[in-house]
Amino acid sequence: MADIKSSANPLFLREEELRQGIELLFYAYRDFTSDPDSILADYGLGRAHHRVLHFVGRNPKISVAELLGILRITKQSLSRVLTTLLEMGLVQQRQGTRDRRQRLLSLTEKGAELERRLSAVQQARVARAYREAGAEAVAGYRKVLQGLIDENEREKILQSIVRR
Amino acid sequence: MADIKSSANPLFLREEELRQGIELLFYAYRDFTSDPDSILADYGLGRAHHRVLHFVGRNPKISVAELLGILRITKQSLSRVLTTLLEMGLVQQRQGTRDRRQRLLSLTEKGAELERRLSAVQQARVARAYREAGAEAVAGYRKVLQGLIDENEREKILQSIVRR
DNA sequence: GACTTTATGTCAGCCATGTTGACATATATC
DNA sequence: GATATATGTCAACATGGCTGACATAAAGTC
Repeated sequence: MADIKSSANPLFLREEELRQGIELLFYAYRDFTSDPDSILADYGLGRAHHRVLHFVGRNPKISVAELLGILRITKQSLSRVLTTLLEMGLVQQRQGTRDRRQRLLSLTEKGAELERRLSAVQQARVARAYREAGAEAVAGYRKVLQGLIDENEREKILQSIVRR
Repeated sequence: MADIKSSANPLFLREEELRQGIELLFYAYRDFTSDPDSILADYGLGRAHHRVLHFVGRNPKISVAELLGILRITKQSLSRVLTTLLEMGLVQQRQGTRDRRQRLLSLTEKGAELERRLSAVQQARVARAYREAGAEAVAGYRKVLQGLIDENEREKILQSIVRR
């Protein structure tokens, strides 16, 4: 076991490198999510609401099922936050035309406004990091993050991100 | 407002780029945290326990205050998960020598074993992403993640990651 | 040596957000 | 007409954040 950690062993360096990549992701995500929280608190909303606002904003007329697929939570969990957002007039739903069982979700103007406020602070942080790191680094950042996504879903997700 | 979204406006591209960077981070983190969850479930543990195992593993003899600083949670929240880990014999505490009020935390052999299991799956995912993306991309990934961390804490965190 | 600050713990209760299971309804599809 | 699908709802529970209040032991200060 001590052998594995010996600095003569290339595996040690490799493991350290991976650990660093993991911790960086933890810290970056921790701070990245902290910005919108204070804004959300003013509305009595949480991160779950933010995620819904974000993905509904990005995907107007998204169905409940699609949204569930993105968020990977149960419909009961989604229902709770969605009900709040509907009651607050931040999200609106319309019956699907092709399939009238579907409830297609979109942001209201008020919802879009809040979403923009939330995006703004998050984008500011990302913009700063991009600026400091440079275009080449940004390409690498994206490449690695893509590789971290589950392989079987990656294609679908990338399309949903880049399309539009 | 419509002007801002016109494709003639360079800000549009920029905003799209930022949005993509944000969504990639969301998806990557979502999947990145999913791996250890099934292992943890076997022990009746959750992500909060994982975070403690990770940072105690990385920082043997860490004090409670230091750990609180990393995790950014309250002592009451930490207390809950820490008590469980102590009772399960995964973490041990020893009185500080310089300051006997401190309880310095370390993993037990059993705790280290579990931590390795959890690390392993997470490292496997990161290793795959690194391999696919290449060394240059990895450097960019790290650079951008560093830039996402709160500026006032960045130096301290980077030292704690790279040191050792 | 008394006083204050610090590191830590504990009890109690609240809230947000995830889960499962069971059942209901409307619509689409074969 | 029977079955499958999209969605909703009720109820109960678990995890992991939070605040507030109070306790204790040790360290540091005058």
